[in-house]
Amino acid sequence: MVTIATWNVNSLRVRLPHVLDFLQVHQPDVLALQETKLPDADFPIDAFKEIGLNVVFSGQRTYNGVAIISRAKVNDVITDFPDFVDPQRRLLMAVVQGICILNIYVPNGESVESEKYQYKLNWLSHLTHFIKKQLKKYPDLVVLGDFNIAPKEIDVRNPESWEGKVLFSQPERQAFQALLDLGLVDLFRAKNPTEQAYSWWDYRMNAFKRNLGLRIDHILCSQPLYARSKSGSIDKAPRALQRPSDHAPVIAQFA
DNA sequence: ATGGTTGCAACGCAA
Repeated sequence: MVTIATWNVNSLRVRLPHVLDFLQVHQPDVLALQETKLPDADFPIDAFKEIGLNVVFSGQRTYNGVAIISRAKVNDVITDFPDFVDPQRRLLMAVVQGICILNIYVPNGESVESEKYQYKLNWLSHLTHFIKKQLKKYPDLVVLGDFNIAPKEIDVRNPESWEGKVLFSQPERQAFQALLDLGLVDLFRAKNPTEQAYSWWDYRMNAFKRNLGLRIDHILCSQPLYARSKSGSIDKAPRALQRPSDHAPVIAQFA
């Protein structure tokens, strides 16, 4: 069994104890992190090395930052799109046990009127092009992370109030569909066709207690991996801890 | 009700 997970930790400095607990409980082969908010010089390599895990990361101060924690050795690391210069550290690709792991932190977009929204759509367009090329090289491929897109109405607690808003606007949902059109499968939805489950709840307004959430963190897998897939799930437990990340981990299991 | 909470880092910005 191969277990692959993703989690937006919203500061690895603050959430390191939660991450170590998660690794202990789930023993994933790969854990992709987003929003580490750490420059590479400050990454807590030893905390993972001590428990026998490998790490690669692409970080920056204060914002963004992605990392891959892995039981097996990590090869062929890429931190940038080949044709798009982006100072924001949002992409980290690596190959683990022959599986291409593409860890992404998609721009939030702020609001549909903002420049950041255009940056988000542009970023997604480059991502789609990049994945298309990687799929030819790596038949076993997962794209996972914080997509900042809820694909369907079922993925939003109050779809009426979110219609047209950032995270649920039609252009974003179309960009998500374009990823599926590459042949990728939204594993959580494929395994749980009617389950209303969320991966992010705003810190404000008691959103978690009221379950006012969105499913914006995803694990997409290529067809050969989908054929091996056993489950896709969201672990809500860490969101209920003291001083939690606002996101919950998403977990995939493969034979 | 156009709010509210968190993290970073410096009292604003991003989410």
